[in-house]
Amino acid sequence: MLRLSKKVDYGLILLSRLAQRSETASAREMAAKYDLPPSMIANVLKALTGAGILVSTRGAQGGYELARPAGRISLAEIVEALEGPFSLVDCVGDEVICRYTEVCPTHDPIRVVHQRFHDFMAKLTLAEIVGDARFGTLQTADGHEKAHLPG
Amino acid sequence: MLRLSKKVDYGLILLSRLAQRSETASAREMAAKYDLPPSMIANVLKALTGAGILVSTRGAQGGYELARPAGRISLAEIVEALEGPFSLVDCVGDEVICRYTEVCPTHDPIRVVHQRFHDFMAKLTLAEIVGDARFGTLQTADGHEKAHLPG
DNA sequence: CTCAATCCGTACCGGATCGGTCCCATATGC
DNA sequence: GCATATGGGACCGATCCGGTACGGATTGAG
Ligand code: FES
Ligand code: FES
Repeated sequence: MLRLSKKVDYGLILLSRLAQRSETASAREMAAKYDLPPSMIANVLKALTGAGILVSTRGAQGGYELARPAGRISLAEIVEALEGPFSLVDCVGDEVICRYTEVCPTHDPIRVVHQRFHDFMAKLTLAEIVGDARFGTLQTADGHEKAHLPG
Repeated sequence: MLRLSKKVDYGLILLSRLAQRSETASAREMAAKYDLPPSMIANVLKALTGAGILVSTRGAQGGYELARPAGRISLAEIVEALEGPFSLVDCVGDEVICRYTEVCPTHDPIRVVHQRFHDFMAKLTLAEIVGDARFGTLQTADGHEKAHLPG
């Protein structure tokens, strides 16, 4: 299904939190605050750290914080960190030889769609995700934006 | 995983075919031509017909054809016809009351992301998908487009 | 009128993936 | 030393996906 996994869902919650306050926060702490499965949260944070999106401090008083400003963290990165390499369909990779490239009418079309999805996610930054909502900017179905203005 | 199901994958192949030639084609015929699982192809075509994207002709010499010009068929429609209603995460619906709306920092942000995905798919038409590839228009990672020009 | 081709609806199944849990090792501050 | 943290896995049940199958309805051809 065309759907974000729970890991990414939780990841966005955690990253939003870390983007808004610049203090470090521990896994236990955040899991409690948002009432989310502690073990999962721990795993998600580990993965984000491994991918270089977060940096961690071990030991007592340790925790996590963003490795970079939220403006330089893309949705594509987050998704790939938590779900593995992104590919809309099987035959999208570095010059994958498809079964019947000659006869398949979507060898190119499907790569175009894949590329567009990827670009879309690569351009959408954590800062935008958090900021748009904070400022009440919601895109409508026809692409028209309504800004409620920041407070 | 953020991935198109096989049904949509096959659907795009079939729709591309139907968009390029305006003759009707039967399920059996297409399954054979592209060497795809006949039963699945049949089911996919049924679903697309039920959603009003294709029209069918029964009986001998019957088959399927597009219900509308390819320019008026969006990727969003195709996906929703074959995978059911599109929602990136659970808490995206018509005013779903989330568990802890007050405390969750992504109630709005995640809806923004969802909305953007949906708009993106709603604006991408079958005609564009087929046409872009035919004309060699491939979007690069930074959004710059190279057109090889139609032949 | 009969028959084959074709669509229609729906049920079924094995395997992959997901959501979630758990454990033990390591590092650090008090 | 010990409580608090992260690090790196393995593990399991529920769900979803990819694929198959079957009986029924409709239509054109001979
Ligand atoms: S099989 Fe790869 S594009 Fe069709
Ligand atoms: S629970 Fe619905 S947005 Fe967080």
